[in-house]
Amino acid sequence: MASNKYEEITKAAVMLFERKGYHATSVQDIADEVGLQKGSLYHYISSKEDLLMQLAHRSIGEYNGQMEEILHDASLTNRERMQRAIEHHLRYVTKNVQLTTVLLREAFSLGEDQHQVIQAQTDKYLNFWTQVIEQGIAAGEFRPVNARVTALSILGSINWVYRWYHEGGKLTASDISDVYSHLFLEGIEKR
Amino acid sequence: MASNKYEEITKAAVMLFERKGYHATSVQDIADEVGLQKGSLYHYISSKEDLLMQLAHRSIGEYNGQMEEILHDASLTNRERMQRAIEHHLRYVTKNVQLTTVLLREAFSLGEDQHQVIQAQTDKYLNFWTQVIEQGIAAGEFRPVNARVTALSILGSINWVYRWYHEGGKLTASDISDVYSHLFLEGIEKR
Amino acid sequence: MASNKYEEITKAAVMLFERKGYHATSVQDIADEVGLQKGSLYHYISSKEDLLMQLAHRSIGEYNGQMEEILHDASLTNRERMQRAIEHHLRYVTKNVQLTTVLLREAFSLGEDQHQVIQAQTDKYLNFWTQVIEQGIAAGEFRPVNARVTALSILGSINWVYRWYHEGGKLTASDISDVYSHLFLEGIEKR
Amino acid sequence: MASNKYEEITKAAVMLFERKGYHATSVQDIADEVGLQKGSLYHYISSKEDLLMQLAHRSIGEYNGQMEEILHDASLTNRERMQRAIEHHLRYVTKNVQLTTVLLREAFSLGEDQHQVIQAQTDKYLNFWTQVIEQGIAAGEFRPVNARVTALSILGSINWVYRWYHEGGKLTASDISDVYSHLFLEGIEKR
DNA sequence: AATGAATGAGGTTTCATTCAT
DNA sequence: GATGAATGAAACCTCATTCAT
Repeated sequence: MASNKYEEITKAAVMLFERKGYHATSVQDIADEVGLQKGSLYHYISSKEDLLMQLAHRSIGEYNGQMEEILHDASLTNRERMQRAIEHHLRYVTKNVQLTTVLLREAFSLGEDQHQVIQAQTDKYLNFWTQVIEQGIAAGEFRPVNARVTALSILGSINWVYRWYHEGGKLTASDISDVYSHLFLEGIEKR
Repeated sequence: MASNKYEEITKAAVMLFERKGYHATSVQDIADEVGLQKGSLYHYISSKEDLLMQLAHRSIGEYNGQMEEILHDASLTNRERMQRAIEHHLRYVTKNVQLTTVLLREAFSLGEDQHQVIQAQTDKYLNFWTQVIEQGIAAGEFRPVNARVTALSILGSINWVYRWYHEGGKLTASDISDVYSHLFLEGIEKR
Repeated sequence: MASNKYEEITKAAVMLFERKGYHATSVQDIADEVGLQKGSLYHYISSKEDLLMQLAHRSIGEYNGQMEEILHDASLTNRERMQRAIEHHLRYVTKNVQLTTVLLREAFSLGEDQHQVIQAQTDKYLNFWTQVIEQGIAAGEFRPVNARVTALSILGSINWVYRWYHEGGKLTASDISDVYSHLFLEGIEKR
Repeated sequence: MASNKYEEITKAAVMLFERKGYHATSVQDIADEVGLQKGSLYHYISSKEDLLMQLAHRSIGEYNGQMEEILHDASLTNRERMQRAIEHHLRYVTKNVQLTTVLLREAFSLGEDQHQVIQAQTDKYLNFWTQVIEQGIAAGEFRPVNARVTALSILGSINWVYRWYHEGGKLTASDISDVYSHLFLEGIEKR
């Protein structure tokens, strides 16, 4: 069970990485935020990069978890799967803008090896979406599109939300969800 | 008129910023690439940040230029405008992946002030798209959607392309353009 | 009476100091080796430096002990004393390479004060050897050499063994002893 | 051609490494000694470890150079070779006590790879000595001893000198040379 | 235009040691 | 006796920028 302090550090890091960027955030900044000496941080983390890694890992892990559930629910049509996937993804982005920002904007700062680990998980996520679309085409629910490119297009669209969404703004997650669902379902459904 | 050397520096910077990221690229790296000493670079640039600024500025400027043309061509329907905007944007991204990457991924590293300048131009670009959609709705060509959110959704989608497109891959810019145009036009058009 | 744990720590330290060097060995390393937490070590030792001090002290003490016995054995000629001294020293080095290494290579890392304590004992040891040579000269057994320099030369030679001797190698302690005894006795004896 | 500043740094490093030891000498210490900022040092050296490496490398290189000359001089008997080798080595040690100290005491602090490079050169030097002894035995000049162990014994003896020799002391290099030559030549020559 | 020496601030990390529990 | 969190100083190194030549 993760200690309280570690959770604090994690939260501080997410906040700072999001606000200032990974590179512009110093270990000192994080230490200040949690009220510890710079050196003391290293009881909890093994390096600044590892801290980033853990955050990115956790985030993409949660995305994959959600998607797996949707994919394995046999009671759903693929249209419903797509709709839920859009909804869930959007809800996660809007509820965890900071963490998502860290994943999508900062993971690039990881070293080669670590970045590849994240990349692999990201690819897996993309595959889930591709699968839903392929199944939908096979089932005659969707138009016969290039599934991977379509998946990339939809995903890019909802990922991009982290760049403009602000908690407490006029638009609720639900508002956004409606627009996106409509747009993409109209866009791929057979008529 | 920019000197040859300056163009060389600019190209080297784009290449390096894209490959390694802005922070991970040192002024030394750029100097090495163009065969100059670190100190000599400063005859051409005023700072590393300014170099990034110029690149981002140029890029977003070109995006806006394209869009303005499309918007001011009175002979077009809004459907056609949308189609062309998608095509042009995609063509630019795929022809200038590196520069677009610098704009979309690295501009965040600019200082507050500079970042706002870029942000303003980016907002302007978004407004162009929003306008097209609004006009299309007014003209009865498009469904009555939230124009700004729809614009953001489409833009995010095609911006995202810089993250996965690789020159010389299987997919041509045109292939991608077809999928995206179809998807979004079907998505917003009135039936 | 030293506790078991203290002996364990002592052994671990000797091993690690020899293998990695005093500076490159962290208190953490020692703690890991004995299965204790870093903090717990301090119930047994007062500081890392003190640990080194104890080890060096013990080692040089044993060298001096041996030598004193030889010197005080009235039944021996000085030639025999020299022979035994060489044998004993070599046997100790080869039986305790690690500890000897710590004494000869790492004692320099002690602070001024501690280092002087060790130095004093080392000087005492040198004096023992010098004495044997001087007595041998006086007794007409040895050539009239500069006793101190000769002692330093012989001692340096056998001390150096810690730098190349490896337990279980082809050469036994006895082999080495033969070569050295022969060499040095031939070297100083009157003809 | 090495710059003046680099030579200054080199000298300062030798002096400090000898006096305080490699680990206890900080880059700051060296910078202070040559009147530069810490960061400025890195125009001349690539790392503290590399600085040590260069010093050790230069020193062992000079030892090998000397020995090669002696070995290749066809006009010498092996007895003469041995005598000169002892003389040269001792003269080098006494004229460059600090540098020799750095080589013999601190090279151990190099990382694995670098250490092995030095080790290889050191082994080469040992081989030179072994060769002289073997040739002397074959020529009937020396007793049939274990050449390698004898070489190690002589070398250890004269290397050890760095540990007690002090410039300007009572003993000149020549005094020491006489004692050592005598001792070892008597020790290995056939009678 | 070009050099390259110099700066000086800042960055991440390590580590021996202490101490409340 | 043992823990492990916390300290705080110090370590090595990087880097954008300046400037005299």
